[in-house]
Amino acid sequence: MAELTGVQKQYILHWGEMGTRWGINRTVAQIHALLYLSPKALPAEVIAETLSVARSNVSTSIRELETWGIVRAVHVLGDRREHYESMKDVWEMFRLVIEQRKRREIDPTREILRQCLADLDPKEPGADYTRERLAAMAGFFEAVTELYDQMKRLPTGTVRKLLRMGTKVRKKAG
Amino acid sequence: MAELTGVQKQYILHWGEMGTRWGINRTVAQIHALLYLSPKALPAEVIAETLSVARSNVSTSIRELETWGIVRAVHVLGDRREHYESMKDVWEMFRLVIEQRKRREIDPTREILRQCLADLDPKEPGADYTRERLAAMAGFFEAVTELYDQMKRLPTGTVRKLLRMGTKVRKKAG
DNA sequence: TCAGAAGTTCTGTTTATACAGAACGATCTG
DNA sequence: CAGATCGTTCTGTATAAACAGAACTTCTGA
Repeated sequence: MAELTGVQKQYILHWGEMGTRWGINRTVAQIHALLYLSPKALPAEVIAETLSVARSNVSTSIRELETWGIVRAVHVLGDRREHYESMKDVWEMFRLVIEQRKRREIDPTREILRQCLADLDPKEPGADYTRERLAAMAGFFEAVTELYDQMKRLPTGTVRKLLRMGTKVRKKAG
Repeated sequence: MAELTGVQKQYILHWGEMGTRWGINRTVAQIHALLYLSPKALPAEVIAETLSVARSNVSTSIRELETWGIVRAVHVLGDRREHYESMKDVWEMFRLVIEQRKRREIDPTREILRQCLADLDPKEPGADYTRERLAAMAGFFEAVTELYDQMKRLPTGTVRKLLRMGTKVRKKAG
């Protein structure tokens, strides 16, 4: 994995761009892409060289990926350096990311909406309209949370299976 | 809607922050929040004053919201100015945003993955492993697309209803 | 046709973030 | 224990995005 093939480069660059569009640092996303494609764990130095970024940058980026829980350090016999590897189960990876983004963004938003509804002063002009709008938005976020919880209940792989079933049925019917 | 109440301010500020976390410009998100809460359409000038941003900023932000399809200009009798109003149906709003983000980000990613798989040179060392990983990722994106398509087929409101049913059943069983 | 109001586009500045490189600290080896 | 290696943290710089204000265009009514 010292030198990248054209295909690997393309994937890594695209992944980096996608990251930026979803509020994830480009280098973080690129490192993840590199580790995801790598058959073996890589030390920080190799990552830095391969992607042409500073070691310090790799250090902080790796830490972020570790907090997401999708990259971890492993040790190689006879090597002092930490080697980093990415989780390979794509579904589990996204599950982890979604779970945490829900916790960091959806949950606080629900909280704010509840707070706003509680703080609404009925004597304020237009309070009824504001309440109506806030309640609609709150309802949406509650529903999303509900959907998320129900998905979470399903055993691993069930979503995939349901999806495949749906596809077959549609193909048969179509 | 000239002066904001505390609750309105809180909602608008939070919405702006959430926007930035998902790759949406803060001002754009704030303007949307303001229009969403507003019982009547507002001219650019009022928006600028209420949020303390430049008119030019409002102009470009409104344009972006219009391309998302969640804000539109309306005309008020006896007033030359354009007045802007937000869509109020929360589900439909998110549907529009998701549809477009899928088109702008998911679809191109699927395309890149297909391209990468096609470009893979089997003679390259480690090509098998790379193929395996790319295929797994591609499979995930295909499944997401599939899920999206099936959701799209359902008539409006069905997701909501299914969700409510699920909730009832769970509450009964719990 | 001219004043001014509304809206857009352009330009320069500001700001936040990403990043490199240096400095530091810790750990291992000979 | 000295030197080297590895990783983290700190500091200043670079960069890209957001933004304000000016300049410009278009429209309208007197």
